Amino acid sequence: MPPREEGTCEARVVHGAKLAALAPLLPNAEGVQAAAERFRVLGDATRLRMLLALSLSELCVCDLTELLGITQTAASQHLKILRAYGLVRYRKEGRMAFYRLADSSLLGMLSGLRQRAGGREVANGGQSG
Amino acid sequence: MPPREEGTCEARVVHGAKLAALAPLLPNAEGVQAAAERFRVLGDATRLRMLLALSLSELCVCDLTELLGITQTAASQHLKILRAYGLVRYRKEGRMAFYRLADSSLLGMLSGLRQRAGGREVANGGQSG
DNA sequence: TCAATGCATGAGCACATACGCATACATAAC
DNA sequence: GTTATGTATGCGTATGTGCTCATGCATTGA
Repeated sequence: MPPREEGTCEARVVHGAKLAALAPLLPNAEGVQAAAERFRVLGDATRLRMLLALSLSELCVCDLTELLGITQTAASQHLKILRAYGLVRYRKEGRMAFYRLADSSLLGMLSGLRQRAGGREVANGGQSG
Repeated sequence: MPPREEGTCEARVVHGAKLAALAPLLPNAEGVQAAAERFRVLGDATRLRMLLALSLSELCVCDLTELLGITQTAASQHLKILRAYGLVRYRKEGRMAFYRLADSSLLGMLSGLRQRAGGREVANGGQSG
């Protein structure tokens, strides 16, 4: 009969051994934080649509602005975030900046998402033209 | 020489065809929104640590509270979100609620994350004790 | 019945964030 | 040089979010 720990939850006694075994199996805080931040970057619909578009083709900011129906400011700010997390790269050509995916590991996820989330009615198949 | 579209970005003319081809390949807004929301749920370090812990063992709220060093309220609120998105399930046993992963498709991602993000110094291997 | 315990929920607050506006910067055209 | 265009960046604001505190609910045990 172990003495109750100072806390209130009696389960600490019941599950104490399990917790002690689990704790060292969890990644350290920084690793989880980094992974969570990466997920959070993907957790915005506008950014996700940007990445989906860039998974299909290199595009300039103007293209993204029009394709996604957002303002140029919004596009530029989201691209800044995607750059900061190393998800996109860009090259400048004159006044224009052409962005493309930097992380090829995203390609699989994005193409899977395109298929699961549904590329509009493209599955239509054989049109007469 | 096509007439300039009403907008200001000349690239619309240059890349117009490309954009027209790309648009139908992108998932509809709802699909992307749903995917983004799912990413956003994973985009919180506390929730991600919860899922990592639950990927190793079924745990009650009290266990999670202690294991992650958070308050019971915080744990409960995060679990509510994870429930709402169908990521965890739970069973009640007396006063306690035992949570476990509901989405087995997360298991692969989480175990991969545990290894990449580093399960503390478990890789230590043979300790003398 | 009453108190204790485990969990859930609502209110309030501090902070983050996504957006629009204005503007700055860089390049191109004149 | 000036002007126009494509992009980037401060700033303010509205909204979202994660936390704490207080409280409610359900179950257990006396």
